[in-house]
Amino acid sequence: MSQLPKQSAERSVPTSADVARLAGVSRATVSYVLNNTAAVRISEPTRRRVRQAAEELGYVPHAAARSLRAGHTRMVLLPTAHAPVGPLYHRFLRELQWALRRLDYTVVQYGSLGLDGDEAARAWAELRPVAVVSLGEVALTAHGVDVLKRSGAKAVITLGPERVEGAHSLVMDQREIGGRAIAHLIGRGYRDIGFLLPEEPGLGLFSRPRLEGATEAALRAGARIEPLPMAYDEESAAALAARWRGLGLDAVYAYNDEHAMLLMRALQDEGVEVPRETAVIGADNLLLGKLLRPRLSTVQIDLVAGRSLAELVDRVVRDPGGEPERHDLMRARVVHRESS
Amino acid sequence: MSQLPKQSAERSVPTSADVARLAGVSRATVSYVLNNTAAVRISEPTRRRVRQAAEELGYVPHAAARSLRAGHTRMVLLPTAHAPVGPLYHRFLRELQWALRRLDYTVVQYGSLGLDGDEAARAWAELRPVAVVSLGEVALTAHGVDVLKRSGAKAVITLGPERVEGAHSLVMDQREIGGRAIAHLIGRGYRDIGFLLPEEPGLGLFSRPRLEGATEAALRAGARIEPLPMAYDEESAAALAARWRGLGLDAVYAYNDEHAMLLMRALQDEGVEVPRETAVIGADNLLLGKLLRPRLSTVQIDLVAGRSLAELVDRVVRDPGGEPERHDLMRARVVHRESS
DNA sequence: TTGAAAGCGCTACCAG
DNA sequence: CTGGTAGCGCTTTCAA
Repeated sequence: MSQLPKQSAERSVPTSADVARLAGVSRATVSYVLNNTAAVRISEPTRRRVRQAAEELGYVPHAAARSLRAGHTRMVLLPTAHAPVGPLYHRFLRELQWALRRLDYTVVQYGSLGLDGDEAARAWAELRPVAVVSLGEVALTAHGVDVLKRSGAKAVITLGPERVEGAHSLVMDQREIGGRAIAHLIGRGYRDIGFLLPEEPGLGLFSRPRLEGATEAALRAGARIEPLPMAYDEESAAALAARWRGLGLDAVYAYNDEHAMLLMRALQDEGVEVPRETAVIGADNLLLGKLLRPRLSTVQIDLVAGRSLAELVDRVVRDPGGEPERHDLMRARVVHRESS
Repeated sequence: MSQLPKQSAERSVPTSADVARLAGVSRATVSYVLNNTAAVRISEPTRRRVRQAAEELGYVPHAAARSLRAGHTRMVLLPTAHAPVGPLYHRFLRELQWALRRLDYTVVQYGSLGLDGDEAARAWAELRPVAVVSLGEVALTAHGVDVLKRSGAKAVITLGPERVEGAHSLVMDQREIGGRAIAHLIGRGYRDIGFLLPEEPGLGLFSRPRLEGATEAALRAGARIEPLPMAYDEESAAALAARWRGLGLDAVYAYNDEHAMLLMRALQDEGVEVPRETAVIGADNLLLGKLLRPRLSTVQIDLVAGRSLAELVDRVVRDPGGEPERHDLMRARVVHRESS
């Protein structure tokens, strides 16, 4: 007030006090009007003046101030994936966000690239989210969960291959995927089975449990599982294909459809016939599998609907004491086509 | 204090005052110690006591309170994509986040699914981000930009096909992609060229400018461009392929490699030979293009490094008055293989 | 029907 | 070297 603004751009952001001043009312009244507070009656002319003033100033409430006052937020924090994720996962995430928004939560994805589990948990806790839904990208520890809970998070939900102590863990058992694929191959008479293990580090969380499941299934049937590390590029695939015949395998589970496509092409270029010499099965049931020749057998993965997870989040937020619920998060079944 | 806590879980979240009490110092001292404030000297024993107390209570600072006090945040808000995005985009986003974090920003992705441009801008403004980097998923208007700026955002940067008034727009000219593809086909002697237009709504922002660019290139050379709407599924592709010969086309640009693969398969199933009867070119230079037979020609798109965009964000935040800089955000070049 | 004022958690100024 | 304290923007009692 005492001196003229240096810049037009320097004008400070309007607060509810500014709105009150312009409308000629108190800040309390502004709050009542803009929040449609039911417990109090404000005359229509006053309401109009307030809204008008807010509009004129371009007033936008300050979320931090509001939640500071309220003592809690409606923020649900979703740690962002590091690894490239497929369309399945993408759709699930979109559904989840949409459903949470409908339940009046503010959904925020927080990239925690380069932070370890406990650092990440601390960073998240600073934002005081009311819920955290961790989809397995960050290895949340019992300690991390505790930090979040102590910072006021009502719900800490993890989806992943393993339980996390203290969290409301929904175990997404990736072992089933590997198990189904191998059982299918065994059922069709294959006995020496390769397991394509992607070398990308971010995928370990998914591929290792699948390998476990595969190994168990093979063990039960007396079949052999051979882990085959391979990077997602042509050279690596070609190198693997070149030594293929020496491996003595009659089938391979290729982690997912994209890896399967890569390997299948390399095998074909090497003159290995699919499925006569070697059967191939992928996972994820991507469209591309149907376009390949031979058409690619695959493991179809059905994720829980984002909507029902959103409802679970809401339930846990409202009653944090409730018993952890068991959920079937994932269902896997084989789609048999021509490659196996 | 007056009554015993109802639940062990009900214990409230520790504040810096709690830490101060436990350490036997003032809140100011706690703040100095935990923030390593250089301007003030605190004795080593005191520091230790404070840190010890903070540790013991599991104290985590309250970001909202801090930024309220500070009058600004270090939050960079990235609106989340609605449409399924390719690996290119994913990598770019990851790089950008990583680089911003290194510059000490808190990066947050905010899904604005189902909000229009102005609603979204308001929702973002409530969080008082210091910068917003909109990658074209939400149609930000001049008004939306104004709302953000008035709420204190120093940098509003849009990457997209079109300039946005008031924002620091980096025009990512998707027309070049369509243009290059068509120029390539024309250079190889094709004159009647289809333009595969994906029907997914989220892709319109990308496909329309590409069509424009394609049309311009065709016009210059006296070639014909035929827009061909197609959904990303087998039925739609088969339907298009079934009427292919009636269209009188000798080449087609298929939006991206995945659509190209889908269409190429449908054409082959219909007995249309590629490239003899119809040449095909995609875009994005995905690995799968190299695996197809014939190998797929494509438009390789080089996005600006996430790192340099992060540096731009930082520069604009520090000097919001600076002149908008021109940037080459994207470079496109044709990779010729066998399908064209 | 409206206004005054307290206080959420934090930091930075100014005293001691 | 440390503590008291004002105040960021907001909501919500309580009083007028």
